[in-house]
Amino acid sequence: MKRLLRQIDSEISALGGKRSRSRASIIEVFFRSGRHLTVDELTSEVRARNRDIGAATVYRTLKLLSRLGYAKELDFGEGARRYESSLTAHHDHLVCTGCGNVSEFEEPRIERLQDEVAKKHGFVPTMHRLAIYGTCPRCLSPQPRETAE
Amino acid sequence: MKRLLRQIDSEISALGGKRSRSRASIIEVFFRSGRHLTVDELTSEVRARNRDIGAATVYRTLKLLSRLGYAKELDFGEGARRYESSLTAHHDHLVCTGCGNVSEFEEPRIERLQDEVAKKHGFVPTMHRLAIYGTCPRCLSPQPRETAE
DNA sequence: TATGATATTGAATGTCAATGTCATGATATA
DNA sequence: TATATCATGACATTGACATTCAATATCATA
Ligand SMILES: [Mn+2]
Ligand SMILES: [Mn+2]
Ligand SMILES: [Zn+2]
Ligand SMILES: [Zn+2]
Repeated sequence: MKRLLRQIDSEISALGGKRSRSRASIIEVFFRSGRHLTVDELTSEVRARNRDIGAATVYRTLKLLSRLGYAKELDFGEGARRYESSLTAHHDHLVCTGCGNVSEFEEPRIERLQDEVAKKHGFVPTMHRLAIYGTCPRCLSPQPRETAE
Repeated sequence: MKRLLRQIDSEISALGGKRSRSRASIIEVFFRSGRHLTVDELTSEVRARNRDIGAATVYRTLKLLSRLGYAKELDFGEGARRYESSLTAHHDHLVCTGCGNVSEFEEPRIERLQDEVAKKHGFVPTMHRLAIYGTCPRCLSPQPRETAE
């Protein structure tokens, strides 16, 4: 984590950038969360630690991480995009339309078939997006609700 | 085509709607095109025939077709969504990042593997989105340019 | 440490696709 | 044709995201 932060900082300064407290805070919270966050969600979590960090800076920092290859932009068609760490291996997503939770899977056979399909169409693939939408296990067997009474 | 228009009209009036000249025009141009159109693109094509059809009506008509199951909303992350006829069988898409062209493919083995993945995760799938991005054959072997001189 | 060049900040504003509002026009039914 | 109600097109509004800008933070150099 500290190591990651230092590495990112050095890449930034190699590109003529300077380090900043706000950005460090945003980056740390982002990687610590390990989730698939919207900018709004991340902004809230960051502000819980440092009240006066602006949303624009969160947007800028995620764009920066994405340019440097440390984050990936995701779009599940929710109206706001999400970001995830790109430090993990490639994977695709299961999106629960009930609770909004996003989980991950790897399926090499699907990856292979995609290449095959592309080749068959004379197409040179550079990336793909695959998301499966549905209901997650937790939403399928609803817990006995904690009633407030 | 005429048949399709009549069927849609009857569904609309069954739901308490009325027929309209603008809407008929939009629907006809949409299904005739057979492509994956943004609202802007469709609006242009419609306006070439009928100068004074408003963009709002095109938005409304596509939403309506989508509610009735005659059109599908697509989102390739371009900033504007596209619509396609849903009269064809289910398929996924190849999107050329060079020329923007969208082509289609069916791959039952991928469909099957998706169900398998979902099941493995205790997930009940309702839909999926798969798009492969890359360079299409036409963009790979660029034609000798027609120079103007 | 003090200086100055320059990158970064947060707030405000701009942009753009999509949706909402509303007065007017079109359509169905008797 | 009268009446009710739906649909239209112009325009305003929304919401995510990008950009602008004056103030501030960072950093190499003296
Ligand atoms: Mn993920
Ligand atoms: Mn298609
Ligand atoms: Zn769920
Ligand atoms: Zn192409």
